[in-house]
Amino acid sequence: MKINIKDVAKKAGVSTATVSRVLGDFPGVRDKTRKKVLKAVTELNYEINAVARSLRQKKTNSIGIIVGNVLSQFYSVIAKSVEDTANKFGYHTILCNGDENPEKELEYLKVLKSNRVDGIILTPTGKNSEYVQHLINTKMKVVFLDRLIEGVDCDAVLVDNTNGAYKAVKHLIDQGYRKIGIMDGYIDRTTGAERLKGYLQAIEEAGIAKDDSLIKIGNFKKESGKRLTQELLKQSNRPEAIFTTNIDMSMGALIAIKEMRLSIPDDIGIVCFDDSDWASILEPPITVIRQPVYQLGSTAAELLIKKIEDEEKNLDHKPTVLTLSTELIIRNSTKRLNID
Amino acid sequence: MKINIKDVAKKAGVSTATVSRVLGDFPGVRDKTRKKVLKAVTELNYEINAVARSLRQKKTNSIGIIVGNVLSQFYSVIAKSVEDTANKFGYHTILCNGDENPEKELEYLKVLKSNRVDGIILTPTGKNSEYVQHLINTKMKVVFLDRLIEGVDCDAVLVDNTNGAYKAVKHLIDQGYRKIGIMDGYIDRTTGAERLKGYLQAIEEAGIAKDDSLIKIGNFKKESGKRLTQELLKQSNRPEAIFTTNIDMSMGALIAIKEMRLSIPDDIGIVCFDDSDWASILEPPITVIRQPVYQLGSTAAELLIKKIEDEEKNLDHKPTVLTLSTELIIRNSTKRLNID
DNA sequence: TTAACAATTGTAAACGTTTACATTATACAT
DNA sequence: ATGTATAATGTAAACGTTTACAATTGTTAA
Repeated sequence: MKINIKDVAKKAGVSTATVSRVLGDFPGVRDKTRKKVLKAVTELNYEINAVARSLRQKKTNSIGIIVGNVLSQFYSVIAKSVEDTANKFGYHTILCNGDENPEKELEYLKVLKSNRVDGIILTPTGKNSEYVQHLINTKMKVVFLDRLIEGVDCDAVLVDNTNGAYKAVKHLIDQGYRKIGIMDGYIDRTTGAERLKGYLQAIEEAGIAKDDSLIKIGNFKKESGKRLTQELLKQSNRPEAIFTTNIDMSMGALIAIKEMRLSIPDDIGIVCFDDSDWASILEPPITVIRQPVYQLGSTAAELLIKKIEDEEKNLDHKPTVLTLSTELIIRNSTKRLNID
Repeated sequence: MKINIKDVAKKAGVSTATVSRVLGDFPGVRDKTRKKVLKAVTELNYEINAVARSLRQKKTNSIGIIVGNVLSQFYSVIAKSVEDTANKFGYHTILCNGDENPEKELEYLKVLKSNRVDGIILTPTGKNSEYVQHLINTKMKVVFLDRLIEGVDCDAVLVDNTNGAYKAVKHLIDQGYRKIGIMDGYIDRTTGAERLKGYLQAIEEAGIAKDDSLIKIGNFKKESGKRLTQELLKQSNRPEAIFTTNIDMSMGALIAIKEMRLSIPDDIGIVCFDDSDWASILEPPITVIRQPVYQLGSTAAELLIKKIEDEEKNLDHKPTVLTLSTELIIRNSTKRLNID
């Protein structure tokens, strides 16, 4: 037998409206009445039904987040930072694993809409632009994280991928490497495209000819990183160094290198997009481009919540795109001993 | 202007009941009628309001999961496996980061209850036993994952920690290590307590005296792993090997060892509870106890959903406790070269 | 054709809140 | 004591579905 607000009202000898006012912390309730109500609440062990409240208020105090791949450390940190931030503002989060799969993404977008979340943080695959546009048109609050959908005008929090990739490859060149391979993820995601762009910029600037056999395209996951590294290192024109474009592919690359018993940085130099704990305890420690991952998530969440609450106050909110910058952390995986 | 079921009913020329029947895939709707309704649905771009549905049905098709620490790779995998499994059965998940903090845990339990999730998967801190008992008494479906609360009779999916720890320490002993340290997490969590128990069993069996200065207790997080390792390795009776009891503390330990420029396994042997990608590419690769992490999550989710659906069918369900076993993966971090 | 039954559809209440509006109680000035 | 303004509380509708039950339509057999 579930207790509801009527039971509380009866026990406290007041109306449901008054109970609701006490529960919602509204002003204009006499202190004596408030106490009576709270007494009844504790005596009955009453717990408000958030579903009913959401229906009536047309507000769920929840936000959805669809990440690219929940197994990736990058997205764990995103999940944590979004959740921390949401909680701070009184929201809870529904985490969905898009798995870099456009169909799963679409499915989740529909579920989140149907569940009337107050807003969505999305790491878009880029493939569902019409539905995302429909969401935005129907006033769903959306913030893109890490990636964009071209042609959809929407708030976003991004990282300066082109510059990050440029810095990584430039560093390799400065260390004397010339034949530099890149292992990229989907190049139809903005992240993949921009990181490739930075790579091309750096080699062009150094007067190095683009060599397509050194450019490998995968799917941002560990297995493809491993497989492509094997390809790259077994082919006749093996690169002297590689640039891997996300943390999971980096792990795959390192596994492949280890299995082939090649030594870093002499046989092969490596610089990775994304820092992690293990990068610094490997032998040698790995040079990386560090992204402000936590900040990426917390900024997106803040932006989304601001957007939601602006709307509630009838303020208008124009789409904001924020781009955070990256940092090159030089370690020994790019230090050519024979050159020093 | 939001479209609701009445708009669809009007457009299709039927009653809301009929629309509801079509949407819910109930039998007993003439095919012609069904088509009319579906036509109206697509024409109006109608999307059902899951909040209203949940209120009426007293069922949200969602489950909550409270994990110990979402930043830990262990729990990322748990989150993914629970989500995969829940989706397979038509549920979505609300992920909450308990952060090994009993107050956050309590807060989340209340939020989940208030939001009327159909069930909860909980990695308990052990501190909120009365509230958890209250949940169970009020028919909330709960499954414990990885850890237990003593005295609370509830379904659970666990790992054989004692045996895992025993195998790890036994292996060290077999390799000739005698002075063996342990870096444990909270020993008031069952995981911490049982792993300590396995350690003690192994050394006792080998006739090694228990030495309290070799037993360090932390909080299962990386920082404490690092700090305690430093303590352990700087004290006068430095151990010859250490057993770390979870993945985050292991990372902390490895960072400390690296910073102190000690060499594994000669200066110090190490075996870790939990496997990971980086464990096998470190130099030397790390010997670990591997837990069936994905299976832990998927089993818990299946159990929870079974419990939920048994109740719906008025079957009774008696609490089940499943214990999965671990595997010792021997690598070189425990291979004493000077002994071979 | 009609009775009897089954299949289909409709009506209206219910789920548990919040909130616009109405009502009543209180405080204060006269 | 009375009127007026204000504070406190109550009433009932609304949020958008599902579902028990009633009503209607269709089908079959006599």
